[in-house]
Amino acid sequence: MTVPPATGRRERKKAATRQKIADTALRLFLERGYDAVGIREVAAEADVAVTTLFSHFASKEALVFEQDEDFEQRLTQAVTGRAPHAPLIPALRHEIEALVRHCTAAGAAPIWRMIDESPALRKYDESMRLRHAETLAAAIAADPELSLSLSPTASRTIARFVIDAYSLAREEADPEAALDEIFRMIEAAWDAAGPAPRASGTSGR
Amino acid sequence: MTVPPATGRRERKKAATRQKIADTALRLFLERGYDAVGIREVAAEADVAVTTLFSHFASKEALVFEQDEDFEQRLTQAVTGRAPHAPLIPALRHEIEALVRHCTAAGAAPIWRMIDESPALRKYDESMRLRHAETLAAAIAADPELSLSLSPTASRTIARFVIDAYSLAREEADPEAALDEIFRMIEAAWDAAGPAPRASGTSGR
DNA sequence: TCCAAAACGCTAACCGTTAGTGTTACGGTC
DNA sequence: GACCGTAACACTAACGGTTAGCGTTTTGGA
Repeated sequence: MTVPPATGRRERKKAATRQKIADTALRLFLERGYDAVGIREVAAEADVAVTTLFSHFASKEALVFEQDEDFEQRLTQAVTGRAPHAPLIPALRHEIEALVRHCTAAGAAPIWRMIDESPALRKYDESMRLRHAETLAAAIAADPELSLSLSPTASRTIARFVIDAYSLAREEADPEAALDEIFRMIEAAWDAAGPAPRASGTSGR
Repeated sequence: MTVPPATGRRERKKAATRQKIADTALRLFLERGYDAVGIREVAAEADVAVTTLFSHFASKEALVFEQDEDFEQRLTQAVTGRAPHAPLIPALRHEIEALVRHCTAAGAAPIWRMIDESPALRKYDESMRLRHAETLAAAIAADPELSLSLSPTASRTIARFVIDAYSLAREEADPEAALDEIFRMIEAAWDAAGPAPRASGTSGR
């Protein structure tokens, strides 16, 4: 329709500018520290105006979390794209495992150290996770197989727990073992939410 | 020692100044909106210098969450101050219930509406919760009764889940029913963490 | 009585971010 | 191939939160 796939000189130029800004920013941040590098400096080094930078990225922090939309999409697809009658939690666990491995890979270490050291980046990461949890909750609640036996509250709760698993495992010394432990707890919580949501009749859903 | 309890003209004056700043700020924020009121204006209205304001509060957002240290203390005390052999989860649930009631009380509604409408305040609230979760995790891990059967990872996980319960319930239409549902899931997660933490020997403790 | 610390104040700036206003380059259409 | 609407980009100037630097006053304790 009005969306030619992605070709066209304009789109390519725009993407190139965006990428150049992100690359420059990450390089400068890693070289000299996130707080020590100002926006004006990033823009100058990338050879764009400050306003151009902000037309590509909503904030300084967003320069670091360049590809967080992938994260969100992969999570929702782990829910909506799984095989019919496939259980939810193992599917989510599989996806979280991949994401944690991606974050704890050798090359990503300096980036996450930088994030941990900057309060602004930590806050950004946290509110990003909350957004992901809400998106995931919506995907779970929209699943026709699940919504029969799962209240909206339970959907939101499971989504939070799963995002917590990601965040907790990322910080543990042995992420694999941590995921094993945490997902055992999530499975139990899931079992408690599914079979008996209307056992003690406080309110219908 | 060098800490006279809390008497002394100086302490009283300091506390009074702090309170006057917080009260003035909250009044102005509620009257005209958080974003529409600047720090310079709050300081002028409270009759202090801007630098004085920032010597009492670390940020503009902190003006709104004036008493979050209470929150933290009450949570840790729910862990450390419970009767011997009293189960953890019900004690935490009792405390969370009280906190949720406090937040959803009639008088608090405008404040929370203001928070929901301001991205900066939401971010602050989120990172505050994460701090509370870490404090709570430390309190749980430090409990001699619990640490025997609970791994550090499980402590952190339970702490997160409990803070999630607070955050989720606060936003639900029926907070009491939501807490009921969420804590049923947390109890199940707890049972899964306690009895069999070293069942699959990935790492001994 | 006097001292050191702490609270308070002022000025001036830094930094992220945004309006306002143009200017250019491109894609689709005739 | 000429044309037009639009989106990317640029520049200036400002706003609001925050802090450094430095000086003044108050106060609790020696």
